[in-house]
Amino acid sequence: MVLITLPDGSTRQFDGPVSGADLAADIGPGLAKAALAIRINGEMVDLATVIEEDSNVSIVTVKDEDALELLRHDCAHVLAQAVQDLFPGTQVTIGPSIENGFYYDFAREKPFTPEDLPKIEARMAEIVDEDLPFKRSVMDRNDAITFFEGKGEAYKAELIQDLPEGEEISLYSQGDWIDLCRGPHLPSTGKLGKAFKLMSIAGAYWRGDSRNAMLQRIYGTCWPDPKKLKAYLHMLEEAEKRDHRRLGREMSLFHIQEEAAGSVFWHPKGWTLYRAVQDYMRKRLDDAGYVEVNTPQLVDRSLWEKSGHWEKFREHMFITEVEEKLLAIKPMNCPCHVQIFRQGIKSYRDLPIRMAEFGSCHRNEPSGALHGIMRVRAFTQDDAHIFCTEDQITSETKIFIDLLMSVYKDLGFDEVVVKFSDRPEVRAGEDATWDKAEIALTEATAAAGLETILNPGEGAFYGPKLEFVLRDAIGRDWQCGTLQVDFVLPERLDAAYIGEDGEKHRPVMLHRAILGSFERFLGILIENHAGRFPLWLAPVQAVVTAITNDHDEYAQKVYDTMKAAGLRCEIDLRNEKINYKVREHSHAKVPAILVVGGRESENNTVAMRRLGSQQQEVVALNEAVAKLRTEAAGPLG
RNA sequence: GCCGUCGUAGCUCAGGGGUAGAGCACGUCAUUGGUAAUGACGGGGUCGGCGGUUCAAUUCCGCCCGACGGCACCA
Repeated sequence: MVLITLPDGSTRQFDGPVSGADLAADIGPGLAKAALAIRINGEMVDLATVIEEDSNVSIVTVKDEDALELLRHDCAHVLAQAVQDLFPGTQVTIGPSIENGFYYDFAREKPFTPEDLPKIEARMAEIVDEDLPFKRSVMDRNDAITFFEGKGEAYKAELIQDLPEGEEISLYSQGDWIDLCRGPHLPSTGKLGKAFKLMSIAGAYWRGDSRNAMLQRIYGTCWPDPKKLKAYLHMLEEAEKRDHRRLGREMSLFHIQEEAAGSVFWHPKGWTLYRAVQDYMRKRLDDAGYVEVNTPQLVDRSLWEKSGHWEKFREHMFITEVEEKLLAIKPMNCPCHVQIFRQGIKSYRDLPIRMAEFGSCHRNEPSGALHGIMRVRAFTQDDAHIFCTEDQITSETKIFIDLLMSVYKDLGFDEVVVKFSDRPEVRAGEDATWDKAEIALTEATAAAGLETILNPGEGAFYGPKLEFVLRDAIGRDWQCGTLQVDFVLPERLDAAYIGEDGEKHRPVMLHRAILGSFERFLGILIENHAGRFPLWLAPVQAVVTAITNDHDEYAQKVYDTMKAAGLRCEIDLRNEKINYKVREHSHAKVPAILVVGGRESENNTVAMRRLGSQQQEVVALNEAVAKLRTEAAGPLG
């Protein structure tokens, strides 16, 4: 007797062991058809799995979130079969489901070409039409190794080799194609449907290690139905439209050119945006008790040796020679900030010192890592170092987190995830010190009411860190802020303060950034707003234009009034139709268009049209200016 | 750095062994039009760079640079 409890609490009794498929059929023919897998006591297994004991069982259908993962994993298998059918001699390796799809890594002498993808897709569709059942079988570990080696599948054999001795190896077959796989799978390839698409080809190192061979990866996307596939492809198109590189060009914010790969040429409009963010940050830091400094770009090797950068970071540093001395362009600001701290004698009464710099840094990033303005070689951090006592770590962290959250909110980001990285295996400092630092950070995040995700062993060698990840308007995650506790650098660079006891003590340094780098953050900001910035950030806040040239004089008066009120305004007196001008300035994403004609000039009004609206509002000039001015003041009022 | 793709006008792209083409943008002229494209005409290119093959290369081949999609990296 087997007693099965369903999710709604109802039970069904069977005379003996029963398969998932039989159970579904017993419940109803509709469900039998829709069933893709079952979950026994929470664990997802094949529909064909025989339930031997009394269990809680649920039937997984396409409506189930987890079904998507099955679907995508199956799609990867079908891809692998199609590839091996079409390209004999290609070895299979791994093919997991990932967000929005799946990939499969193949070992093959000759890389795939984009033209191969449609052919592979066509073969995949045939395999789906064949409706081949996925069949699970098990094999002894050694037999499995021999089996895959015999097939010339060296990578699979290596994977099995690494599984523990005595482990049962499961294999799945579809038709005469067979693969090592933990499962579970759908009942048959026909259940997969055809809402999939191969997206791209890429190189990927075997086991993610750059010392290993490079495999050929094929990425695909897969959905329960064609409608969802279409929606996903549409979302990709929309994301492309807000790509900061595209908007940067279209809106003339910045450009990058060959001769300065990895560095940004900021155009007037982009620089205006940059300054708006920088001015805002400067004000926030000032209010939060920071002092602002500025430190050298070129610093002698000896300082980098003392700080440890010469040893640990040299390959990322740009080094130059001047009069037989080696100088490095600073990749970080911290050693320089310690130099300022070291000037004069510091008392415990001076702490904490919150030293900020919009620090321009250069790092020699690998060419393949460069990406628009998001990953560059020359960038400016909103960097600061808080020199404090160990006792102040918790309170300073709490204050910092509150500041950071408030800044993100002002800039349009409400969702923030915090990662906590604790001690790595290779580290400097005593365990007792690490205990103290980790506890201090934990307490601070708790006091700030934050939940954190633990990133075990991912801390810096000198101390634990918090990483702040924000989610943008279309659900993408970006790591921006950070806070790192550092006991090592003050020691290496001999920073000290005089304590209450009259003795010298080491301060702790908190390395912290909110935006991370301006370049990267502005890239995120552009994409988050899709270029349609709130008025306080918009490079051009308003354009004044006239219906005909007869009203140019009044338009000029409106423009002058706007300028005098401190608004970033442009005037468009071109001899063009109003439709044309409205269209053009709307495309340029200007938040406010002020149109004036005979009626407006007579009444001292403007017809104001806000971006995104199809209508305009006629208001008194002084009223319009006052309104825009308030809005342009931004979150700081 | 590694694998792949790409590089033609300001932008988006077509073309192809015999010194290049479209749309938009730009300029000139006409037009003065009430809220998302007025019309006509015109200017504009060392076809990413350097070599090679060829009577002839933007086109074919090689190397280099850069961008893009990934991988690795993000200290």
